[in-house]
Amino acid sequence: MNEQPFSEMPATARALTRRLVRPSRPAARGDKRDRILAAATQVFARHGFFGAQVADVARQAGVAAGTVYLYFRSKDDLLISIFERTMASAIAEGRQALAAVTDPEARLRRIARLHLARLGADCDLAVVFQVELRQTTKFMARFSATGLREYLGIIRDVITDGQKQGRFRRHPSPTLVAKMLFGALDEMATNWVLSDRKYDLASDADAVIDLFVTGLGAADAPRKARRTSLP
Amino acid sequence: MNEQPFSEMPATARALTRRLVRPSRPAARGDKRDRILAAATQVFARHGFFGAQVADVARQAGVAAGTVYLYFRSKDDLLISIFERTMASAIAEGRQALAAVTDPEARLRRIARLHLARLGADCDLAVVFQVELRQTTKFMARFSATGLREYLGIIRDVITDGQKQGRFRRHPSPTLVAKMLFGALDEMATNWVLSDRKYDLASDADAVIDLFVTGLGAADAPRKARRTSLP
Amino acid sequence: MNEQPFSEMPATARALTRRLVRPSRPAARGDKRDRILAAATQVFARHGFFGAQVADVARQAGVAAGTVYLYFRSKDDLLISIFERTMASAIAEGRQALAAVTDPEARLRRIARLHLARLGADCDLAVVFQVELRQTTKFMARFSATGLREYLGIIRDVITDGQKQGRFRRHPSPTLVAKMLFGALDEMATNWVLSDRKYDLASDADAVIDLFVTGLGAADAPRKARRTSLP
Amino acid sequence: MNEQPFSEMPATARALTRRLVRPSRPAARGDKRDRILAAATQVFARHGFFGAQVADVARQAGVAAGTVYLYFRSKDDLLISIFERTMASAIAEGRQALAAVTDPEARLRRIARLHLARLGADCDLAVVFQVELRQTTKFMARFSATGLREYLGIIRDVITDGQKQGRFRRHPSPTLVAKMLFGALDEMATNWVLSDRKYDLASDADAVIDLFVTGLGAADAPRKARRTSLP
DNA sequence: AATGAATGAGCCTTCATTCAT
DNA sequence: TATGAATGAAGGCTCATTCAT
Repeated sequence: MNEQPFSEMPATARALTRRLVRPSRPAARGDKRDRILAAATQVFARHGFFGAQVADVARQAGVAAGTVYLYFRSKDDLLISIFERTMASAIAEGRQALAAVTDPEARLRRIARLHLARLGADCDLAVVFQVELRQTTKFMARFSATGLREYLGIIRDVITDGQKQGRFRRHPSPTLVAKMLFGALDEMATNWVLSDRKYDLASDADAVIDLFVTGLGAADAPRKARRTSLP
Repeated sequence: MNEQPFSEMPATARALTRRLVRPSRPAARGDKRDRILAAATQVFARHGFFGAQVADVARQAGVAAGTVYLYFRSKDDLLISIFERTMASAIAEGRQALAAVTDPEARLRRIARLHLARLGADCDLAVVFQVELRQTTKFMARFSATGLREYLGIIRDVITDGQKQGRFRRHPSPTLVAKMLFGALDEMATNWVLSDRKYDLASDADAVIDLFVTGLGAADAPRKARRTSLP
Repeated sequence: MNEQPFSEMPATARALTRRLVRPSRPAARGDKRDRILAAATQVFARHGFFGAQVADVARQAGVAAGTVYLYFRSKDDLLISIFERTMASAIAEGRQALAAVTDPEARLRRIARLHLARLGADCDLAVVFQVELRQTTKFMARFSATGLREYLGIIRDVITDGQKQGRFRRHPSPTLVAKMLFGALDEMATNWVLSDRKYDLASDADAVIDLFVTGLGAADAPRKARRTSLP
Repeated sequence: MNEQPFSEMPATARALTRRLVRPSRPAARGDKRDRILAAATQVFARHGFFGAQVADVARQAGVAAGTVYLYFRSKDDLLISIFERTMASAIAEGRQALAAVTDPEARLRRIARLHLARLGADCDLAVVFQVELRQTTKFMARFSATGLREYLGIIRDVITDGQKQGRFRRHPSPTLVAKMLFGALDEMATNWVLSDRKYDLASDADAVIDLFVTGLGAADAPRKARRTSLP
């Protein structure tokens, strides 16, 4: 019941306000929604989305099966909500972290560390994000179009900024570099999830950033020359 | 690893002619297996693995539902077989391509181009590989442990080789770099699949390689210094 | 049979004024019960008994879901209460109307007109009576055994009376004729409900009565003769 | 398994043809469909449509639950199919019976007897027709629009014919008289179903026809005169 | 080898009803 | 008296798999 693994911006605010108004049943509604979402994360991670039953989620959350449907439209909605809540939190946290740093390299490093730290801190969440969320084009397309786009946008902006400061070369377009970086981090996370999760995922962040920053640091290379050497 | 029971792409073409020509038996069995696998790729891509029914696959392949089970153990086995067949082919093709090139950078470029070209040439296969194959930890773990490990091993060996030749810095370990590179390529493919697939996926390969090669090209950087500048 | 806890139709009108006027408590309870019953009639008519949710009824009545159960034992009880309330009212109204007329034909006509006028004046009620009330043998048997039996009894008595006065022939027994007449009126109502309800239902009454009265008016026919002409 | 209470026009034809072609599994498909439909009639009659479970129907038919869905789209479809099959049979039988008779009164009598005999011969079918089929406007509207309309049309044509022969008065329009007659028969059937079904339903037919034929037999009455005698 | 009719286990979701406030 | 959040039983339907032919 005390499991509240996510920081959750809006829910917390609401809960705090309500506590003043209705002292009884402290934070009841948001609280229960959170509990169900946390339970879903755990159950989905352990049984897989399709293997998990809504009844399992309910039991894990300590509510009746029907109660889940008071807070979520469907089983799919549970998965989507996990994604949205986590992305919203990640984006907010990311923005906040970037506000305190100006150096482009340091900023990328912050993003990478936060990215891997977040997943590394919650195995179940990591499994859901790296595996279960990729169920189908139905989900994937939806996710790519929303929070993920915004997340990639943040990375891209940092790179664009670095280019303007003359710190990063311009060639692979910022959008492309952002995707690559995300892809690299994503792969780190996936590998960690599928391994025994014994090593510290967050420590991969620096290696990734080192490589990318070096790659970006060199002056723009004469692309054609390099290209023509290949079939 | 040497299992290559199917001759690749031309399966469809052959299937079309077969009824007319009626070749001698020997080809028949593998041929039908191929047809089913091709049908499965298409159906899984369009309806999703869980959304697809074995009966759909059978219909698409022009056989009866029961016949599928003469060639595959289960529905899962269809997905696994698509993975294994494609990976076997990719690895073989990759090895062959590398044999003709020695320059580490050129070798990476070959790998990247082949990787994206293969997926870019077959939308359905790309969807299956980028989305449907990531169903569950059950599948993911299995895949990571087999063909994928070998594939990553090939990349890693190229990098190790580059290090030995003094062309690549040593710092992020070859294994890590291989994962990053794979992750970056993977992200390119996923983005392409989820976009309208209008642009040419293969052309992303050079951008990725440019960045990585540059990143790897610089002399090993004084890591500690960079690190300490961060919280 | 004497249970007539609610004053009929003007319920809605009263309900509308109530909030403004806030009459003394006594009316309150019956008033809310009425509102719920009126809401139920509407909701059942529009969504069907099984398609309707108790929550819909409550919302329509402007009360909370739980409140419905302060006035009714169950969802079934709502349907039963609609039936009982309407039948009680119809029987009372019918008796009163008959009191003013003595001619058997005119009495039948009064009954038929009242029957169809009542339903024709309230589409929702008509739908509930002609369709929703016939859910199951469970309901049907219950209804037949109660108000309906009394209603048929009234018709039968009018016919018996007409026979005693020598106005109606005796052959099809009064009970049978009463059923036939009820059946004919019932069919008129059902047809009207299932049509677009554009024509005036009440005007069917006279045609029905004309036919029945004529049929009843002839001297008793020599039944055997007619019968033997058939296989 | 030998229960085959319905005559079923097209199915039988198909079954006969097949028997020649595939002697094994005699009449398998139509047979199984029939068995399921017969089982559904029985189960719906005894438990009510909503109270019945598809699994019950399957068990009663001696097939697996899923098999029901090889022959019917849904539970609703079972009910609809019972209606359609019976109506088709009733209409065919009715048409055939009428072909042998020309006297309008005798024709009406044939219809009435067949109507009640059919229901009287199969309690379960009668319950389904008189009660379960009237579930909802959804069903009712559908039924009224199809077979029922045709059935009423047959009755109406007989009456129109009688008018042309000068045997029946013209006043209540044939359509209206047809509805009344149907309504009267329907009520007979419903009453019988809800009673203990101890008496012979078919014997009600003559009483109904006597009344209607007498009612129709008189010369057209001066309607206005009768009308004005009422309030 | 091929068929495709038959199987039956499995699960998401609804909603009448309750009860703590 | 009124509320409405919570309950949890119940069931229609799907579909991977089998097997008699």
